[in-house]
Amino acid sequence: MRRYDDACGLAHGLDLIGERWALLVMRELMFGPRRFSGLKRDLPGISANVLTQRLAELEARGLVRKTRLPPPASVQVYEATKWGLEAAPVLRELGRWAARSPLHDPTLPISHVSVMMSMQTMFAPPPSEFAARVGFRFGETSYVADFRESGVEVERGEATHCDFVLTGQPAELAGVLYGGAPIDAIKVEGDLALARRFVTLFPLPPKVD
Amino acid sequence: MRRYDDACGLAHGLDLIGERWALLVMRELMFGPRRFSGLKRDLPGISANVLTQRLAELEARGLVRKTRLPPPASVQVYEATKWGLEAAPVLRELGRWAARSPLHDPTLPISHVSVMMSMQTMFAPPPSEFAARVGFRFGETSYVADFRESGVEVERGEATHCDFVLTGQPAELAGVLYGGAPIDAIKVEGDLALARRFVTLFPLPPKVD
DNA sequence: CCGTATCCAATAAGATACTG
DNA sequence: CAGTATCTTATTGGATACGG
Repeated sequence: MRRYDDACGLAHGLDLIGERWALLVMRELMFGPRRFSGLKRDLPGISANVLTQRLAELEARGLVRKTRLPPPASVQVYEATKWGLEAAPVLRELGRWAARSPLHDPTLPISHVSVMMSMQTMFAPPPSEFAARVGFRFGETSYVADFRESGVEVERGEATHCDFVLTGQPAELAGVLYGGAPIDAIKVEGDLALARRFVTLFPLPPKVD
Repeated sequence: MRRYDDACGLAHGLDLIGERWALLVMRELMFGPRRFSGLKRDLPGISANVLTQRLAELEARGLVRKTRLPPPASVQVYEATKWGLEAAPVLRELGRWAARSPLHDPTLPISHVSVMMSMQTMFAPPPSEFAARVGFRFGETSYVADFRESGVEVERGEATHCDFVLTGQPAELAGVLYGGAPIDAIKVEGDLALARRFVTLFPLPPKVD
């Protein structure tokens, strides 16, 4: 294993999660445990052996735990530890910073975790009151998120008791939030007026150059 | 060049500054332009060819600019662009997060930039009033920093008009601030009482486990 | 001395096939 | 499904040599 010979906290951080894929694996674990195959599917281009190795390293460093879901599922999953979850601000700052890049290509594939996390990062509560409980359905996987002045809380789970529910592909939702696509690119159930307001609350920072 | 096939902002951020050494190069540029040899010296273990390549890539991506210092110096230096400097919060969040790691080894070498940046990251203004202009002298290189309730501003430059000036090796200062070493491990000129209070304002977060 | 360029050996990553 | 094993390719690091 290759390490930096540097006492700087930043350098140590890179020793822990600086290898290729590591931060993206952590991203995928941010909203709860995931299976190996799901991780592989949502990390386009990673190979099984590299994913295995990254998970083992992250586990050895105390960032990830390999556990078994309670019955009746009883499948093996990987989940972030408490400390692993505390890396979320790092991921968000990096994402926020990169949003200014003129080289960013929004046509590449994007996972549901990425979209959920981007909303946590980019949500700008308006001067006037705004609060909403929003459901998201991406095929098999659903999330519920609370958007408040104080920030955004996201949970994986059924989209119940929501002000409105958005259904579509992650890329379609991203297109509506960040790409100026009309809201009818996705399916909206519930309070349509609130949903229309909602999708305007994710301003992108000005691009560099 | 190896890239992630992922529209996520975080993944794009890693495409920009995720390669080995890139973030540490940016760290070294955070307080002003640096020469090639200085960078090489303060990045222990980097080889000249890798440093050349990283600098060229960062320049191509708009994070670094290769310029010449005004006469009489007239030497070639590398400096972070405005956008490059905006990556500072990413570096600080990663450093702050890694500070909880039980695997951190403070006996490794540490650069003066690292110590200055760690102070920006870890400074915790006390409930009671505190403000100080502090000079730092590390051999050839000096810094001046303003510690305020609102945060810490750091500049490279002569240590003049300071409440006190600290002189020593970066590792010695780090030992005093974070390692519980007595303040007389470093040289203090000026308001000693204020300096004694100052060195208590850098609490480390609790370690994991 | 400063910075690049070149060569070589050691690692890490990627592709693919395969097993319990 | 959840990985291993194997092979190939790319990147890194170290040494050294070269040009301004």
